[in-house]
Amino acid sequence: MKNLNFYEKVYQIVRKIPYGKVTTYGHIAAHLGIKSSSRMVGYAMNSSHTLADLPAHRVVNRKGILTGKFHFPTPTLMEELLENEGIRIKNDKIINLKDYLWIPEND
DNA sequence: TCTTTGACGCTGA
DNA sequence: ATCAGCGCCAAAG
Repeated sequence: MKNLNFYEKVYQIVRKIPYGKVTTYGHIAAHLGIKSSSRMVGYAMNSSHTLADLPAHRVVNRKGILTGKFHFPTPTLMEELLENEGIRIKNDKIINLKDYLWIPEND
């Protein structure tokens, strides 16, 4: 977990997000030791569109807003996927984010 | 090689 | 509580 590229690190963590849970760019960034550069996490996600097994819909910003919804095939797909996992969405925002929030951990 | 661009987050007003 | 501004650093043009 060290020789991996920046992108790969991000992807690896995103893949670890359990079903029905979400995490934030900030938490991922913090886990990577680049807390100040949470933007890089999102930027890396942009290149992740090629990875079909990457649950990008489980990654939201600090406020729990679905900022990346417009990057999906359809703007509504993201919230649909989240709702499908039992997560309630209101105005492109996750209700009770803290309740669904999942924080990356070291295995 | 230099410049622009972001799926963000924090601080100060 | 809300709003504007700054920082952060990799990738694409």
